[in-house]
Amino acid sequence: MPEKSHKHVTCENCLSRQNSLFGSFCGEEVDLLERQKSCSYFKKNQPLFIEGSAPRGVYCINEGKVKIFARGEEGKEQIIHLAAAGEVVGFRAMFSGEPYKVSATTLEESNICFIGKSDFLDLVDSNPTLRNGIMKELSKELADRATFITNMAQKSVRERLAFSLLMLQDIYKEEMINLSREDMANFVGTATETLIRLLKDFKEEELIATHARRVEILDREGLLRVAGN
Amino acid sequence: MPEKSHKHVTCENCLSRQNSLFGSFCGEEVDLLERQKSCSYFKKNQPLFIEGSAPRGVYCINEGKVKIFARGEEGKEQIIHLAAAGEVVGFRAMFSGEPYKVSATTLEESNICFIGKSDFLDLVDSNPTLRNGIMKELSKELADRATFITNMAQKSVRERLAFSLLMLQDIYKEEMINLSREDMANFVGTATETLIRLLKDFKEEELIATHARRVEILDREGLLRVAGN
DNA sequence: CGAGCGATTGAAAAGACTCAACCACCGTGG
DNA sequence: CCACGGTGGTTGAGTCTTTTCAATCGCTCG
Repeated sequence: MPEKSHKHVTCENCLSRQNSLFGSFCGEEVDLLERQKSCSYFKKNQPLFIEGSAPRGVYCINEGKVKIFARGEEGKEQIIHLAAAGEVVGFRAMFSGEPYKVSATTLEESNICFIGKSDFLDLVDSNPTLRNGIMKELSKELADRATFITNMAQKSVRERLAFSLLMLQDIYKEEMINLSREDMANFVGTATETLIRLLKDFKEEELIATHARRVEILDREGLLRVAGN
Repeated sequence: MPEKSHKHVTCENCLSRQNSLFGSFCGEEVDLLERQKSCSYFKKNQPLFIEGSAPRGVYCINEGKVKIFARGEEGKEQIIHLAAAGEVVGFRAMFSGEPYKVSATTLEESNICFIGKSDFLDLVDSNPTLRNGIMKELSKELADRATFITNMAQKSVRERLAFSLLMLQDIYKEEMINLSREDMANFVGTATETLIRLLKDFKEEELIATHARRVEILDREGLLRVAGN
């Protein structure tokens, strides 16, 4: 019983587009985008692209969520970023001229549109607003990753988990956080067992509640305090 | 007895420029750059810009080295990047429209040129090659940071140190690595004491040698093996 | 020559990880 | 309808890494 099924949304009516890189598009531009994109339904845990492959285009998330991750030596995933509706994924490697250094996989059923590399690059070339949006996005992400690195290096797992839960809540919006313990651990950067133990601690401290695998935030302030942020 | 003193190098003759973002510039473009830049001498440990301030322009390193770092909760530095001659520093925040999220400070005496914000942005607007170079640079850096995050999250301090020493050697080229133990620890992401103990281990394993604070790499292969990369 | 900072060492404690086992839920096939 | 198998979640115990704190050393700068 998939809640989401294959739908063909036009770019014009796409709510996700409003907040995306293409938010500034209007009239003719939207039509062009509409003609160039193809829309697909992705099952849960389906890869969009994988580390080492050459970029073929960009993915615009209409509905659903995607994890972006790298693999360490032992093959353990490290989730670098979680992308939700409205985000455009996979465009970074288009500019570096190198193969993907990360992989992207859906976390739930998703509707995702695809725009081919040359079409996308043409858009970027001809549209200064889009270009500036991309440069801004790249720069912001760079700053985010500086913070990410600092947190990894200096915070305890407990602090990182509190911080991560707050980030996750922002991504899941009204919904409850719904991630496998392993994915959550790979986001926080810890072992699954450690993550579970800390979730239990947080439950006991009434910072969160769990409903099966889903996690409900009870005390934002408290978590913020634990995160030391 | 400063080995480096204030010199005014013209962009045209600047060897560092060749490898920099401005490497593609020729004739008239170089002249324009020359007119817009101002060149200054920086003492050791002198800040170029600090976290929280608004970007005023970009810094092109002619001679010397610069650390880019963020500060964690307790004010502890985390070095995100080390920049050497030829690198242009501080342009990321120019596009994000936000204040700097990181600080930059010289690690040694340096000669560094400055280009004001509006001049730089004009250059970017009018020069597609520069623009593409920047987008490429931003994307590559983003990929590097994904690896950085993964290393932080999954590698032991010992592994990270081995890896870091190899990176440092690339930055210091022919010279020996010359960093305070604290800076080195802040790059690796560990406590100074731990760093010192591990350096001692590496010495005993004849992977490195030390000459006062300077570190000499004796066995690249060995370090690579320790780094597990 | 003394002050002070950076480098180094020691000892103890804390935080996290690993490994192993167990549980709980879910869909399948009989 | 229920037993079965499998995956993901949870718990316990022990170990190892890393940090912390305190103290010492050594050198450079005034």
